[in-house]
Amino acid sequence: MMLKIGEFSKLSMLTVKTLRYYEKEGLLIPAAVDRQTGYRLYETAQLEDAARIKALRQLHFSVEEIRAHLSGTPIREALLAKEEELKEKQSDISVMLSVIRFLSEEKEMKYQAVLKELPACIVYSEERVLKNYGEVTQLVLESAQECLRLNPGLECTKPDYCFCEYLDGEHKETDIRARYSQAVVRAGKENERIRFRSLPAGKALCIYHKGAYELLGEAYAYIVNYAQKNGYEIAGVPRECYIDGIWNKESVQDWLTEIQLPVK
Amino acid sequence: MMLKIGEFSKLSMLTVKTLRYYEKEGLLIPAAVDRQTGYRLYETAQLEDAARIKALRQLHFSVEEIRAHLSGTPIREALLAKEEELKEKQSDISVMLSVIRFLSEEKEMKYQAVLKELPACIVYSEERVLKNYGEVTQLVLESAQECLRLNPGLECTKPDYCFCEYLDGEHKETDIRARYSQAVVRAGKENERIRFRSLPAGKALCIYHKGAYELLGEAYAYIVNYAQKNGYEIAGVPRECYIDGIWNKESVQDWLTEIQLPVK
DNA sequence: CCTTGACTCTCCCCTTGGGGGACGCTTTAC
DNA sequence: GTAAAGCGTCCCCCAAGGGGAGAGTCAAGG
Repeated sequence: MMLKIGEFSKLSMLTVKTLRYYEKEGLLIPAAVDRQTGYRLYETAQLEDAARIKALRQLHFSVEEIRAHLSGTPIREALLAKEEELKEKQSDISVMLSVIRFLSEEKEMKYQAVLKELPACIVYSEERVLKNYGEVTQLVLESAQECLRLNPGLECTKPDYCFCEYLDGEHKETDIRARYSQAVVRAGKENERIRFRSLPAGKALCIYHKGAYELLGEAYAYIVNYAQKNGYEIAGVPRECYIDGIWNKESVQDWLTEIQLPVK
Repeated sequence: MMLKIGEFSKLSMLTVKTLRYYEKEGLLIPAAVDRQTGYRLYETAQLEDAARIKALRQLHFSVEEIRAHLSGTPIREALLAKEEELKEKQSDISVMLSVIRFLSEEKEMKYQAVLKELPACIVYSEERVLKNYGEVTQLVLESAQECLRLNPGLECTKPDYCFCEYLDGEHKETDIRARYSQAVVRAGKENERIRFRSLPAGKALCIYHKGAYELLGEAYAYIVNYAQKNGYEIAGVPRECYIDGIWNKESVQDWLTEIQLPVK
């Protein structure tokens, strides 16, 4: 009692296309092929094999994994690995759902938070206590001067990557501990002001802020809130990265700054 | 200050390939193209667009959905739809994880439970109270005889689909209410024994049982346990479908029966 | 005997979101 | 001057089949 592919398809609930594909992939070879017509002929006993394959596919095992299993590889470890994989997928989806619900509650969607993988880099840094935020400009300029004086010909990365961090745990309007950093291609000489650091690669939640620096507070508040509400673990102080500013854009509206909040 | 694709790639954390692909798909068109060299030139302001796209991609929006959003389609409904989609995915994964843990606890993996979509069909049925399970054979044979006597030339489906259901809520060894059904291409005349029914399409958990009918109880126990442990809602009594049996296989070991448990 | 419709065969192109690589032209650095 | 990146286009590749073309096969009806 041999079954033609259409009949076997109905019994196994696999499409004809799928059965032909599984034959090509070596998962389920028809018991016989009619010499004359080339018709595939299946036995009812093969329904069991079809069910096994279908069961594994329903658990999102790939054709290759199933082939390995059918060739005798035990399935225990495959099950464990698949469990890990699915758990990871599930937690990814949890984050996405959380983000979607977070976004749904917003009115204007001013910011687009993005998870970026920051590459490792080498920076020089200068740390200073500022009287007010206006002094950041001085810090930036004087750090660059001092570093170049100390290391003539030192090259910055291209494109530029430079940022400020505010090292106080809280927001302050005066006596602000700030650190300016700029990425360079290799380390150089240090002194009591300039230090070189190797920043490790890592993930960061990033948003862009467009416009004057006075409004940056909003962006900071947003990204920290975003991280907390969506289950990210904050792994450092935010970096305030200067992209467009007074040095290349006339209009304050065109200034562009990125806030990068390191997370795990 | 225009950026070449490589620089823009580093700032946006999108690969060069991806940027070229997004241009082709109309998501992110470079602000300018050098007439001489064909080099793409991006503006820093486009980093915002890149971030928006990247954010949506991280929420698993497709390129087409993002394109719709960028062309002005509001994103609210898209967010809601995506939330539903992700919730569904998550519950699918929950079931898979449950099944994997269920399987991991087993020793021999004798059965492969598969979720099948059963198509709608028309059957004739006869119901009867049996003294014992051995009388099933009589029920099958006599129902077929009676139905054909009543409806000469009535066609059964190809391939055959026939099954028994045991209608008592509990397991019994005597006075068993059983119903035999066989799929036909269209309904016919009825009498006090033979009734025609239209079975709706629906999902069912299915396993194959190989061998003598005495051991079918094990398969029943397995499939019901499987359904309960993995969160399926049972939607009817199991169907015992006869595929191979005494009518076409000599050896009892080759008899093949499928148990189909309707679920939602 | 012919036809018609339902199956089946093989072969080829299509899907998503890019990745890899070949080959040729520019730009940049030493 | 030259070598190494960087950039351009063009083509093929992935997973798991789906869709369809063109041709052969089978069973039933007229």
